[in-house]
Parts: sequence; structure tokens; C-alpha cells
Amino acid sequence: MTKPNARAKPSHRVPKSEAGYHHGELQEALIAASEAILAEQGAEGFTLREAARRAGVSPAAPSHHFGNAQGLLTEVAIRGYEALAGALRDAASRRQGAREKLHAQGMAYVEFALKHPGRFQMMFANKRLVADDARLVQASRAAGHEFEIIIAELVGGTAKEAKTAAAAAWSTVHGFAKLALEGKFGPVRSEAGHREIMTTLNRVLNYLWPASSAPPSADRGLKAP
Amino acid sequence: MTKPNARAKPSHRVPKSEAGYHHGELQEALIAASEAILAEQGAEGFTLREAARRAGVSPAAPSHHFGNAQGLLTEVAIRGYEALAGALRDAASRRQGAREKLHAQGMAYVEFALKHPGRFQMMFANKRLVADDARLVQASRAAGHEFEIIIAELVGGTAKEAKTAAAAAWSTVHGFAKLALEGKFGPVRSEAGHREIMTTLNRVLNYLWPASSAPPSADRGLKAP
DNA sequence: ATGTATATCTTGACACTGTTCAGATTGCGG
DNA sequence: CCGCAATCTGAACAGTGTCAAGATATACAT
Repeated sequence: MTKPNARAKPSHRVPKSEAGYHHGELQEALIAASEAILAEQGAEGFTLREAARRAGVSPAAPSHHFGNAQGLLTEVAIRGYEALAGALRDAASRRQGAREKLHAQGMAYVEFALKHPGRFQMMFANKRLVADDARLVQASRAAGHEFEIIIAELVGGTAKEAKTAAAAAWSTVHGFAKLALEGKFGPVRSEAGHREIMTTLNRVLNYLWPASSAPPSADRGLKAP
Repeated sequence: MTKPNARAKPSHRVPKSEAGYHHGELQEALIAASEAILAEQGAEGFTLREAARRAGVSPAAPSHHFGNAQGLLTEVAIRGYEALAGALRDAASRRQGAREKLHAQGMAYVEFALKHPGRFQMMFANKRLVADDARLVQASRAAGHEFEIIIAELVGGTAKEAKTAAAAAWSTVHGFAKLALEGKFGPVRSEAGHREIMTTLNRVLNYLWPASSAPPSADRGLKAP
């Protein structure tokens, strides 16, 4: 009636047809906007309204595609797990030998966390996701599976032993990434800090998974009893 | 004028003098209320207004004591770190031998996280705290120091080596705790799930820090090259 | 004891947030 | 070309954290 075509004000850009009541690719636009927010503001800075704003759409629009904020973030987390799995697979494929592959995967895991802190934190913020979503669970397991593949190569013995070793490897790199992101290992935002953290991780991995040819107890400097 | 003494409605209880405009122990009451919320609802469920409500006080009252919500949560986190440091110290004191002490500390760390998930998560949610608060940083370092003490006993060699080993130990147990809380190792709320997680952790610790007398590479089942 | 200063708490407001619902608009299959 | 389902808007609601002004209680000096 009074204002037939007054779009709020495209804060960044409305991606497709200019004169649209219908967006056309709103799902993708919302996911991209959410990832942008996570990259700029971190996990705590995400807001459904801000995502809608960046997609050039009303605050109620996302609900028709994702139900609620958790649904949208679940989709973002799924893609995050897929990207993480890809990074792990890629890192392993570039090395030879199980220990070198595992080592590279650990570095890639933390590298991913440091490069995409917001996405990474959100991927493990179950209360903000639809934690029992089948695709999310599947994507998370697929990422963990990348570790288990290499561990199975490295470790002989029963499946239970392999599972224990995989849990150990995942826990270590995950904990290191989390602690690094919270600044427990020094500043993380500067390039210098980033490098120092990665060399610290390198030392940690060499300590926990030493070269199998050398006697590990000597490598670790354990006191002789 | 119209309502001289209309207290909102003490949702749980107002701890001290009944007819008070002045609370008397508001700081402690707010901290206790916050810890209760974290215990019941988890870190995401915390709300400054709810904490004020439980303390029987207006939403603006906390600002006079803690500045803002971050200030209150910082105080809660400090006490959390102190409790964690105490648990670690206690666990180590009950064992003999560096490896046994470290093992017990790792178990105590995860036990603490599983028993107080909300507090634990909040302690590592830097964006919700005053991350550079001197007392917070000090409390966090003191907790980490409990690990370093035992690691120094276990590991000979330079200080850098000890620091690497401490980072490795902390990362492993922290990552395990975080992943466990996000359900990656199975259900955590049931008593059975809790026990199963702790036995998994036990295996992980035995895998990464095997008994020093036995050859570690054999303990881990590494394939012979 | 008395008055004044300071600490403490309330009231009311503001700008946000996520979500819901009725209605407007669009595109698509018949 | 028409009806229907999908899509999006507008307005509203209950909550949130925070702030400024004012009311009240305690403490302290005289």
C-alpha cells in the first residue's frame, strides 16, 4: 500500500535479482552470511537477525528454511565437519608412513581450528545445534573416522585398542586447539603467535607419538628408575 | 508511596534479613546463584537476570558489585579454577610415583569436568569473562601449575621439555573432557555412561603414559617396521 | 545523638534478541 | 489462466544486558 518496494537497506549485498520479493537462493545466502559472521565475530557474535540482515531478508525468513537458529547453525556445522574431514584427508594423503600421516593430521586439525575459530567453536557447541540431527552426527563421525583410518594403520591389535588410540589422538589435538583458542598457549591472533603455537604443537606430537624406530622412553626423557 | 515493601517474590530464598532493602551478602549470594544456574542449566543457560532473581534482587543490582555479567562470571570462573587446582593437588597427593600422580590428576581433571559441566565450560569461555583479569589469569595458571609440578617429577631434562610435556598432558585431558561433554564418547548424564567414559579415559592415559618400566612401543602395539 | 556522605538497591527505560502468526507476494502445476 | 503451495514480510511478544536517576540504608565524623 504505502511502500510497495522498500527493502530495508542491503547492508552488504543482496546476491541475486534486485527487484525480488523472492530471494531464490536464501538457504545458501544465509549459510554464507552465518559463516561470515562466525569468521568476523566468533561463535558468541552470531545472531540470527544479523544473518537475515546480511542476506537482505526479514528476521522471520530463515524459519521457513531452517526452522530456527539451531537449524541454520546445524547446517553450518555440518559443512564445517565436511571441511575438517577434507583437511584431515588431504593432510594424510600428502605424507607417507602412518606416523607421518597422523602427525600431519594433528597439525591440520589445529590449523583448521586456528584459521576458522568461530566455525570450529560452533561445531562443538552442541547446545546451539540440533545435536541429534542425523546428518550432523554422520558428518562428525566421518571427520573422526579420518583419524581412525590412520590410527588403524599405526596401531596393530584389537579394534578396542585402535579405538583407544584414536580417542587419545583426537583428545590431544582437540584439547590443544581449544586451549590455544582460549589463549592458554599465548596470543593466537598475530602471525608470530600462530607460528609459535604450531611449533609447540609439533613438539607435543613428537613427544606423544615419537618416531617408532627410536626408544620412546629415551625420547621422552623419562627418568630412569 | 503506593507499595512501600513489595519484594518481587523470593523464587528460592532471600538468605538473610527478611525486611531488607539492603541485602548484606549480595556478592556471595549472586555467585552462589550463578553456580546453581550453571549446575542446573549449563553454561548456555546462565542469565544475569535469573541470577539476580534467585538472589532476590533487581536486575541492576549486580552491576554495583561486578560491573557487568562478565565480571560476575569471572568471579565464578576464578573459584572454579581454585576448586580445580584443589582437586588436582588432592588427587596427586593420594598417590606415590610421578606416573601414578599424573594418571590420578588426569582422571581428576575429567571427573571435575563431568561433575560440574556448566562451571567447567564457563571457565574456558573467554568471551563471556574478563579474559585479562589479573586474578583470573593467576587462578588459571595456578591450576596449570599443578600439572607442571608432577610433569617435572616425571620428566627429566630442560624446562622446555617439561613445558612441552605439560602442554601435552593438559591438552589430552582437556580435549577428552570437552569431547566427552559434547557426547562424542557416548552419553554422559547417566551413571553408566559416566563410568564408561572414565574407563575409556583410563585406557587413553595408559596408552599415552604407559608404565615406564615396560617398553612403551610394545605396550602401544606399534607395528614393527 | 545527629546529620551528612557513601554504599547499596530499585525503577524505568532502551536497544537488542529469537520466535510466532496472520497476511501479502511469488512461482508453479493444472 | 487459475488456484495452490512455497516464500517472505510486518507486527508483536517475552526475554535479555545495561544504563541513568532516584530512593534507601549504613557508616562515619562531629
